Amino acid sequence: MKTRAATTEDFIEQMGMALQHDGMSRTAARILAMLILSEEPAGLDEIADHLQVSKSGVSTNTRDLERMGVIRRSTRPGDRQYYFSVANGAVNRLVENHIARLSQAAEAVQIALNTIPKRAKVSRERLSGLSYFYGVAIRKTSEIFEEISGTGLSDLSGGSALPVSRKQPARRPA
Amino acid sequence: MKTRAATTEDFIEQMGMALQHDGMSRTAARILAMLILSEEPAGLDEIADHLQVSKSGVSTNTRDLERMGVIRRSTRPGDRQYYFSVANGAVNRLVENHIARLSQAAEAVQIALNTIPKRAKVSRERLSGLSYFYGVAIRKTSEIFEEISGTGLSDLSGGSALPVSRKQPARRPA
DNA sequence: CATTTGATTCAGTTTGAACTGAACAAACTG
DNA sequence: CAGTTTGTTCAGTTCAAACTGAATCAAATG
Repeated sequence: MKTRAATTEDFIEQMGMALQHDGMSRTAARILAMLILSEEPAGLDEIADHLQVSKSGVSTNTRDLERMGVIRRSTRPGDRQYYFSVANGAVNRLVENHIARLSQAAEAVQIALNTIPKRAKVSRERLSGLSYFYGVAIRKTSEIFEEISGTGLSDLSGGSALPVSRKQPARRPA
Repeated sequence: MKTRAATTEDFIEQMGMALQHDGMSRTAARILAMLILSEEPAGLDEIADHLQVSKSGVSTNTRDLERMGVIRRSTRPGDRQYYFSVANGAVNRLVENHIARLSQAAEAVQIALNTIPKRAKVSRERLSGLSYFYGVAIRKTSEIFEEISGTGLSDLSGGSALPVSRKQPARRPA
């Protein structure tokens, strides 16, 4: 068996796993990971090729990622392709999503507390505990948000939003 | 169409959705939610019955939940059933899992940073940003952990760990 | 307008997680 | 020991998410 150095592939796969918990499909997560490592915006074909997914798959997943606000789509004069790159504040968007999920759970707990009878002592106790927990979690998570927003490091877009050029702008293949 | 008051079913379903993001199957999540609302430990049959799942399903899912440390299994003299209830510090366990996931991602980022060439300026920039983010996230999440541990409210077990009695200890059905 | 190129949509398929039923095991009971 | 009760395991199935290929659309270009 042959040991192998860590590659960008590893990163893509591992982040693929990790980001799934943030409510995106595995390929979506891989696309995002790939774009994080990409020096320049990547085209649809390039992504499909590199990740071994069909173009249609990339199309749908980029649409979703764009809707989530974690990637952005750009064009270039004289080039009909779309290019994708990590969006400004992509991480903030993920944190926001996480807070939204926490809030949903918190609300469910609140409703339950308003619903179940007073006599259900232990259940109420637990729900109160949960309610408190979600309160803390939401607050602390918001603090994450603030802390990274302050530094500007949450902006993963890197470099200029409008890339200068990518080899020849619009070649025509043989 | 007939409007319907909020029920415990709603809570079970909603928490079922919410807790899936914490790495448990939907039924596992529902079982946990049901136990949160249960005044007394619930038996396997009772759970299967209430959630409309097969006994085998409940068996596997309770095993998983137990392994995760979020529920506990108890027995009673003169009764051959197992009873399940929310474990002490169940929430802490979930937070721990979350931290573990963050750490994994953080490590992947770190490795990537050590791997990609210096010349990859924008990628490195992004990875640094990510690294910083995960650092903050892990720290803040640990603070959640500490804050709820302090109050003892993270203990959802409620009431005595050894329940006193449940109707007649070991009846024999007709 | 016919062609080319690139992206999207959608119907159909694949895949894997998770659920089920049946068989089994273990613990007890008369 | 034969019979009951309860829980677990596992092979097989179900089901939904997600992926694919083909058709379609849109924009550009000669």
